[in-house]
Amino acid sequence: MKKVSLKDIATAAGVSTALVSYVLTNKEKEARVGEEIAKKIREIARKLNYQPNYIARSLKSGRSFTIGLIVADISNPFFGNIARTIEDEAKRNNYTVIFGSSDENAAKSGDLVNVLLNRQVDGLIITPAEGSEQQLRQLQAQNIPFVLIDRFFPDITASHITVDNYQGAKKAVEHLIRKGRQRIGMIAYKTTLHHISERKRGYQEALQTHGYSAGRSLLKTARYSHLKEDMQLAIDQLLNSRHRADAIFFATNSLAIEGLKYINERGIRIPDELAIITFDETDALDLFYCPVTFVRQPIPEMGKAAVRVLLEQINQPHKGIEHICIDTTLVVRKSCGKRR
Amino acid sequence: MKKVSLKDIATAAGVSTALVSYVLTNKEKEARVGEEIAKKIREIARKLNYQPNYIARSLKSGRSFTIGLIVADISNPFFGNIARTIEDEAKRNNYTVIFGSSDENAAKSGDLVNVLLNRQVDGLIITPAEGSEQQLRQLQAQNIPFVLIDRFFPDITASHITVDNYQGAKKAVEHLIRKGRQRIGMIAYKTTLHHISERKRGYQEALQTHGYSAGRSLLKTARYSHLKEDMQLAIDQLLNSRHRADAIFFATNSLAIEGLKYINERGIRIPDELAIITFDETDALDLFYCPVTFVRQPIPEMGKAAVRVLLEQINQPHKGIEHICIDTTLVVRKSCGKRR
DNA sequence: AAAATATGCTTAAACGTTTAAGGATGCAAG
DNA sequence: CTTGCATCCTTAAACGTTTAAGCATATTTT
Repeated sequence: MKKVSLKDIATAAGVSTALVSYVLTNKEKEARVGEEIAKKIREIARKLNYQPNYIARSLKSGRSFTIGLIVADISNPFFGNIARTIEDEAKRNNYTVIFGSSDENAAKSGDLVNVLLNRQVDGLIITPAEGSEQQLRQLQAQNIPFVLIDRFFPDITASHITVDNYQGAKKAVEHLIRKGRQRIGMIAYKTTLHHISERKRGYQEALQTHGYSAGRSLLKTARYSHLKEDMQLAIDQLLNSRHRADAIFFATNSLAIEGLKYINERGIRIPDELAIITFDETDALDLFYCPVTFVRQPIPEMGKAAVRVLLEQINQPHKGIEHICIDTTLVVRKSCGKRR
Repeated sequence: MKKVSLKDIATAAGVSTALVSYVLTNKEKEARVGEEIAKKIREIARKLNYQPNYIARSLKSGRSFTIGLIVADISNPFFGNIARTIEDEAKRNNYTVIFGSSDENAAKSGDLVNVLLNRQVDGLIITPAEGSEQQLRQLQAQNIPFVLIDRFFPDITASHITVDNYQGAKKAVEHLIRKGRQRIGMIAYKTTLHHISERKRGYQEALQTHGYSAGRSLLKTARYSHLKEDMQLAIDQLLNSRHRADAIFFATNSLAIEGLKYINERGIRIPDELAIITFDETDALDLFYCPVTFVRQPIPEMGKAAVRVLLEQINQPHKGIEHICIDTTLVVRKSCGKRR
């Protein structure tokens, strides 16, 4: 049961493959195809259940109608949701999506980029890993369209979609301040990635603006690769000091989840002993005995924007880059307690 | 900056493209290429940073080295994890993965199958939606290699990877029985899908074997599409009856999460008032104030098996189908309480 | 010395499309 | 009755590979 090709249709209709191609790609007008024969060709195509061979089409056109997506880890619901909206949106535009997970590792990410480019993707949507600047510059040198999502590098002039991480973090901390928390800690990843830096900056500026001493730092970091140990250490440091923290702001959902696991283990009561606030939502935070207040990133908007910007870049190479910054919303639950 | 092709290398080396192809695909032996010239060709290829065009290769070979993956919803961590292992494993075998989410909807799933086939995937890994039997039969008729994962249809003879859902459910219920629970309810999806049926069967047989009256049923169902409302109703029915349930077995993680949200809302205390057990793990269950006992599906094993079986089927079309059934493990936490 | 075989390379077709260029026919205008 | 111009269709090349077949030349076998 071989696949039906243009040639099969052409033979059946007694015409050349060219004519069939013109008709089936709706170029009858330009190619001045007769109405009768066009109808006949369509008829036969339908009858034989013709499905175009995208591979052949791609080879000829130099375009694959495929997008490459590189996320840190597709099994993390944050990225899963991004992937979901990107795939949906791509499909709406007749694109398919190939994906890979970089594990926040620049080398892996580089491998993935190469694999995807060999598959002739028309463009890439990337959550870049720390230290992947060089790769991106190479992409630029090769004129490969790409869009960064979730983070970017300030000194690389490329299109990107992010949320306003600075404002988001500030909102979070100010919420804690309004709730009367005195010693507000933050736990972030140990990384120079811009989105995390911005969240740190938002945290620090919020404290300063409201006259909190930025003296002895309550900003702790954990390594992505040693999350568990570093997290326990960070929390221990925050809670065992003489000036024990009475609130913790987690920079991402994965940090919050790991942190709360340990906080549970230590039997610390939220929100009485400790207020909690985090970036990103996830079921786990809903289900926590004290539902966690969080900064929401509008993932569907981000995903749609990423696809839109990428396709624009593919179709209008000289359009110039685009920086999209979307606002976050603070979703108040119970983990920061009442005013006191 | 055009891409480097075989022809460019051939020109640079002063030979034909055929020779270059032979060398770069390591067919020097069969093609009896001279050592000198082979070395030279390799040298030039490296210098020009040649990257083969997979599209062209695919067109010629009729193989795309691409797998299509259809899951219910990539943003669900269960499927995200499946996708993750499948992608990793595929990459190890020089395959890439295109994916799509069916939302448990047969029509969407059918669309996806068509899209992926048009992209000339070499095979498919599918979590089939309810009512998609016809699609699968069509795939069989077209001789498209595919492997089902997570579920299958007993009356369709196709390769599949599942866990032993029957035993898993039985283990879960027997655990509840050992803990002395008397009125054990179950909440599952309203579906005829086999994995869910098997879990229901495990539940029922466990009860029967241990002499529980299967009289008035404590097995409730919820629609995937109306999860929230149906879940609340189910739980209300289980808990408001005169013979109030003292344990609930959830058939999947999404059911457990939705269920626990409502249980929290109603302020029911786990495990004292109600024991909880579920299929599948997720962060949310870890983080619950009373960590939830669950039946673990070995996702990495499943993913790897799926890729292995699919590639076998692609490479040895007459190998015959394979049914892989993997054991689950019961992971005991605290949500079923102590013996009483 | 002729025939057979080995060696090292090229030619050319093929995969399924797309599309510029061209050819054949009919018809109106000169 | 030519010329010009639509109209409708075909030819053929191209995209970047792979690979069977062929063609010299050199070497071995008989």
